[in-house]
Amino acid sequence: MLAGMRPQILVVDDEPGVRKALDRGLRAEGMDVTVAADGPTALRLARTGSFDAILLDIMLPGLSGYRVLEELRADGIATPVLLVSAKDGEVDQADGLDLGADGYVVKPFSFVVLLAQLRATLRRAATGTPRDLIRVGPLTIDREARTVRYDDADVPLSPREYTLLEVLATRAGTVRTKQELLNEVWGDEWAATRNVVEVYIGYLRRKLSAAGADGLVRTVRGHGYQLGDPL
Amino acid sequence: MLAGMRPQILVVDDEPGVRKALDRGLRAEGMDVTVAADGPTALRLARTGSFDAILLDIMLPGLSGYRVLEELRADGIATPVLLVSAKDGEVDQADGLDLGADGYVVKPFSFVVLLAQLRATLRRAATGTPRDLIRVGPLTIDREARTVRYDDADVPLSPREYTLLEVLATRAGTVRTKQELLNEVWGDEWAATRNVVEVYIGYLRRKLSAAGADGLVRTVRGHGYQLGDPL
DNA sequence: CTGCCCGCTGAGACCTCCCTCAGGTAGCGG
DNA sequence: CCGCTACCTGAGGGAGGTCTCAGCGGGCAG
Repeated sequence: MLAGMRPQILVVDDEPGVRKALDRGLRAEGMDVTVAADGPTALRLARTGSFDAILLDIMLPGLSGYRVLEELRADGIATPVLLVSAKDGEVDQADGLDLGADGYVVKPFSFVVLLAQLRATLRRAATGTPRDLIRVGPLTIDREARTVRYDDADVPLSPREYTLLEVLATRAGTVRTKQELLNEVWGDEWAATRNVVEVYIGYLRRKLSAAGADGLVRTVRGHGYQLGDPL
Repeated sequence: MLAGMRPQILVVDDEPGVRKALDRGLRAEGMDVTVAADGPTALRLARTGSFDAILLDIMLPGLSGYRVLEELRADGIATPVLLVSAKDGEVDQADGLDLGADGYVVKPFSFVVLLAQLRATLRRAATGTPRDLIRVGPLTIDREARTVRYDDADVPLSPREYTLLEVLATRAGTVRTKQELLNEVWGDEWAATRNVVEVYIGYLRRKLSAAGADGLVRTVRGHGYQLGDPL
């Protein structure tokens, strides 16, 4: 997409209501929209390669969004794709990100959320900036979306929990003292009890464990905490 | 800043503790740091133009951060500047954004928040992307930071309130129906009472009014709501 | 082995945010 | 001027997030 040009968006969804809403909304935002209602049509249109981004519903008649994405990537079409899934549970069939998706939106979505994701995707594609991801083993942290995945399962974290994990992850394998964590997560001029770090480490462990990640956060007695294996 | 090179950061603060913390933290993130403790020194260093970004405290001995910024811009130095202010009230002396600042951080800040802002600033500078701002008269909406300012005063909004305002602002001057607002802010498949829009319009008006902005959100009886003057 | 200290965790207070409901108010048509 | 309807708003409940505190338990030094 060149600066100043209207982005070309392909919207693929089998529900006419959703198509219409997206069509109107995106046009009002200055984008050009083409719609498709089923997988084969989407594939045919997408193969022309003339789109800046594709909004792709997963539940499609004929050919699932996953298959469409797979075929596209197999053909070498690198157009950014935002997967739209009806419910959370739908994603676990395959890892969309590994298939080459550039983002997820979960229905029912608010239009502005989708728009923000779409803008970010277009911006990244235009400037060639990669996603700002931190990987620690099977743990993936998306710094832009502030989300965490473990083995393709979402790990829902509160803002504080997320920040703590991100700080631990930025130097995975090294020991961080509680004082450091207090400074970096809770802010500098902070006089609170040090126990709050222990409490949030506990919260983090519980949620990571619920996602299948045990033993990720280690205690180094007398020193602090450490994410993942030592360097 | 070229890809792969270590960003050069100038840190200006009169408190040795803050300087040390930022120095260590930013180095650990792979950046090269130069520190300065007062305005004249900062100005001298910054004039060399060899920095990718400047973290500039406002309260400085000798020469305030505002003056440093002003002088720099007057000299044609376009290095991105992140202003660091001790308290909220400090900002109202002048409009940092109009002076050419690229962002604000309010003390006491958590390091990760500052780091995120700094990364975003470096990224924008590297790619030439401008800030994603919406202006409606004296109202400024920062889509990236999801913050709102009215006449240089922060307007603190909850996420819902912010989203509602953003949606109204994206097509300021046009009337948006409650159904549209429900769809775009609350999500598509939503069966809730329409009254929630009225309630949140009320919240918005109260907070905008507290910031000095009265009459910004108009009711168009029987049709919907409208931000700012008709087109 | 024993005692101390560090870390862990359950309970709970407090706050903000989100939404609902019911009653009040104001504009507008007749 | 009356009444209807749309809109506004105060009150309140529920949920989640943040932080404190106190008591428990386990590792480690002596």
